[in-house]
Amino acid sequence: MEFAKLSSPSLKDLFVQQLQGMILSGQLPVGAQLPPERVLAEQMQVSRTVVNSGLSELSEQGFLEIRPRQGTCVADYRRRGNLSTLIAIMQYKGGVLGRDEIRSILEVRRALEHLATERAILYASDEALERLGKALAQLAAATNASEAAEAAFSFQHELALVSGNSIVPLIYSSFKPPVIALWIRFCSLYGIPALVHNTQTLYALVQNRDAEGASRWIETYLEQAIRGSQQIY
Amino acid sequence: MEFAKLSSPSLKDLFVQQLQGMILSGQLPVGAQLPPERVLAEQMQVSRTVVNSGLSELSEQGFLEIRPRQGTCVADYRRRGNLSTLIAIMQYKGGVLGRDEIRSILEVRRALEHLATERAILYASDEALERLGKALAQLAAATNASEAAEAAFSFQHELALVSGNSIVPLIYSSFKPPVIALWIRFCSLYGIPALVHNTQTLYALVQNRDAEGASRWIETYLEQAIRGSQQIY
DNA sequence: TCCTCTCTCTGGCCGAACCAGATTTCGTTA
DNA sequence: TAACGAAATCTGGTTCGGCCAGAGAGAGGA
Repeated sequence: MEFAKLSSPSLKDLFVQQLQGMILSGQLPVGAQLPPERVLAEQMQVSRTVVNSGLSELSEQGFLEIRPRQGTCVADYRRRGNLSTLIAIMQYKGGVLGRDEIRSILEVRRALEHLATERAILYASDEALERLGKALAQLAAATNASEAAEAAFSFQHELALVSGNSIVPLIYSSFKPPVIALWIRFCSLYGIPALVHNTQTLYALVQNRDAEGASRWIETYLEQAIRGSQQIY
Repeated sequence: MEFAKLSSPSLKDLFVQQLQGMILSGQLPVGAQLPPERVLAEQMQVSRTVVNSGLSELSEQGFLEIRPRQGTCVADYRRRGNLSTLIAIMQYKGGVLGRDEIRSILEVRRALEHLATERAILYASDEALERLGKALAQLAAATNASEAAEAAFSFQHELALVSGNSIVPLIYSSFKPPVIALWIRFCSLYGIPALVHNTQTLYALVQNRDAEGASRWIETYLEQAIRGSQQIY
């Protein structure tokens, strides 16, 4: 029997979460002016430091626009938002992704995976493919869905690294939390062996420098993932 | 004659900038242990609040790894970094991009632009295309390279929005600073009319729902952009 | 009616303090 | 002498109340 480690969120995290909720639920509409930090602190019974740092964090996430000595208002996060905003929204929803979001992620993954695989097949050195093999071995040795998801992510990340494109691995890193959640979901639907098999097949194709086959295989198994995602709802 | 508005960066920003410089210049190598926050605050003559929030920001950017009650050390930002890291590195370099980075950006843009355009042609409503047209009009009315770059970015962003994929516009937003710099460079090489022409052609193809032609055109003008980028160095 | 001065309000910044966990130190004991 | 354990120390996390300078609003005089 395992017991999860307990840890209480900090006041700042609670504050951020609360305001995120009020913004995302529409209770605080885009453009609305927030009360001064002091009022906020008093009403919510916390120190101004908490409010200040919390608002700062929400600003970095694209939810707020802070104008020093003028006030703070809700920003148009749907248009101005960046990846941090998206991650925050997903975490607010408790890791549960809507159908559109899953489709969007898989579409982007398909586009970037084609790019990374193509370049890896053309330019990656044998030593680089060796590192890929190690990541694959870790995946094969995974004993639970969480480990497997982590290892699968590492493999994709490594594939992006050895492709020689310096941007794609960074995009993958930014998407780590939701992608991990997706893989765990995939494992619970199809089992870990399916995930291992998919990855092994891709690795074999890359190792044989079979660009054509790899491209087809990516289409195949992302199609499978999309089907799985539709079954969630 | 115009005078730029003066504004002094906050102490936290200065602190972040300084440490970024020390890390990126190699003065603080990957794995190096940082002094405790209290020492740092004393040596740099700022409060611990500034140091703490600054280190926290650098950690979010992937430059540092903070282990509570153990210390802070420089992280392997080349592997663990995310998009924030990349943006920070680019801004540190003053917007000047290396050949590999430019190629990487254009490769990603090609992949995502194909995705966005394809979906826009298939699914975008006529009203949505109307909004695209507005963005295009703003581009045509631009009088200097800076405005044109801003408008060109808005057009791409709008295209991503109307595609119905919820992730792509967020990725574009994250890349706004370097992409703007790229477009300004493009204008100084080929002139604003070339940029306007490229965008107008793409818009016409989207409006005619010509997926095949749009795909070919994206290849064409991103090829052109790549050639231009190679001439920079 | 317009200008100027002042007063208030705002977010940025500060320093002191407390907390909890990791690490080290040092005395005790086998 | 070596091993154990309690206490002291060190670290980042968090909180608090307060001061600062700039922006905005209102009062007062020309």
